Amino acid sequence: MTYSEENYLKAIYHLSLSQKQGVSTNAIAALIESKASSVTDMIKKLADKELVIYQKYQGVMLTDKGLMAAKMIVRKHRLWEVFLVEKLDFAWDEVHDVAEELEHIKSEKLINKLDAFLGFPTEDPHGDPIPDKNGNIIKVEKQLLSEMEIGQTGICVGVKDSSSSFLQYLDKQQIALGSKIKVMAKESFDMSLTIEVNGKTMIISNKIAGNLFAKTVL
Amino acid sequence: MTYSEENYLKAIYHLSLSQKQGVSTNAIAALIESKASSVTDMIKKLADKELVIYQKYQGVMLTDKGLMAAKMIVRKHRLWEVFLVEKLDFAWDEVHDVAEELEHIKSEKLINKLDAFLGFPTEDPHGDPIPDKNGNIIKVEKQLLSEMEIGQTGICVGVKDSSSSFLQYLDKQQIALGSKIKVMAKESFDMSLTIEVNGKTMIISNKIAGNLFAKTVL
DNA sequence: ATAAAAATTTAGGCAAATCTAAAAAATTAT
DNA sequence: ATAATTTTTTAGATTTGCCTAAATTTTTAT
Repeated sequence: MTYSEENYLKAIYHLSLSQKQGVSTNAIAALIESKASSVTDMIKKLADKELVIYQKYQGVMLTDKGLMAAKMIVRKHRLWEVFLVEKLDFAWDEVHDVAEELEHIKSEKLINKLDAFLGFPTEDPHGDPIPDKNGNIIKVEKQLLSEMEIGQTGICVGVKDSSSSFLQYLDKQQIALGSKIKVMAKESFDMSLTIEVNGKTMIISNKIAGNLFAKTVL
Repeated sequence: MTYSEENYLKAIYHLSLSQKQGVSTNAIAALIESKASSVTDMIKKLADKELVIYQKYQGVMLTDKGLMAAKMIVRKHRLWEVFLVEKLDFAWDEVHDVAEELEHIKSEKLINKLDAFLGFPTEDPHGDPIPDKNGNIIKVEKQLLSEMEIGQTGICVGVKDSSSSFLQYLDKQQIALGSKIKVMAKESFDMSLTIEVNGKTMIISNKIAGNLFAKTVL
């Protein structure tokens, strides 16, 4: 499998998580930052290899084989992110691009030994799940902070947006995975939230709250 | 710099270590397992980028810029090998192919943090020197076992051939980096050596002795 | 010194992955 | 229902890295 094929599979995988239907050519092109015509070409190749099911004009879906391949790429990406943060002291906003390269290294032995070295982590530094060697994913019930009720308390367990600017904002506000957050009030005009974190009270916009995952605690 | 350009630079670097002259097209083709015509193409591209000096029919030499680039690739390769052996418990005969891929990951931060994580090693698992971040290499005086005098004792500090079959042979004979080896006798007919390692006496062929580096001790 | 052999380069082509522009199909809006 | 818009595909071109085969240069041997 080529570098490029792997990137397409991964893109289709990510897009198919938030959709029941086939994934559209344009959506793939947008995510991968290429052109629709390039996507059509590649999709045909993936279909020939039985990694996706493709019917002209109908979008594309992963086969079982394609799904497993995609999960293995995601597995590698996220394990390398854990390595970079836990072992090499990278900040959580610095790991994405490097992991984007590391995920293409082809060695099952390597990734399984890395997994063991890291202690078989189940989540990456952004709270996203790491598929195990068989492709199994532990699903954690979590909700967006923007969907929590006033008075509820949650533990921050992930981010939806893992862009550098968002992650650096969180660092600045001293919000990290594991932080306990209590929703104190919600402004109905702009849906901004008043929250309490680390004993401090602060106001966050609806956009921020819509990109933070929390696990509700009593 | 592309993956392929990096492989050419590395090949030219390795070949130029054992030669004062320019490196020949055919030598590169043989090492890289490609054709002379492909090498000519790539050499022209490297010359355009001022990584090598090239005159038709005269072979090729690295520029300062090319030399540094090559050393950085070798640095990455060897640091990753240390990582694989020291941290992930790979055997020394299993690391080459994986490191061949890892050496192309583009992140100075990554490699310098990896270097620190590993404790700034100066040699890889085969005894080859690891260039530091400035390209400096610590040269260790060492000689081939085949060149040692009868009665001399040495510490094994490296291998010339790092093929899997040779390394596995050494494992089987319990010869490793750090082993103390005393040359007891040399057979003039075939230049085979009688040596003493770990208290055991054994006979090794001239071919074996010609691929083992030792540092003489009193 | 010149012929034969070896090494190197050039010329022309191929496959992968991408692109632009045009054509075709599907969707939407009137 | 049909026209306008959007999406998708096709056609044809480009770039990179590689190849084979032929031409050229260099080296070796007589």
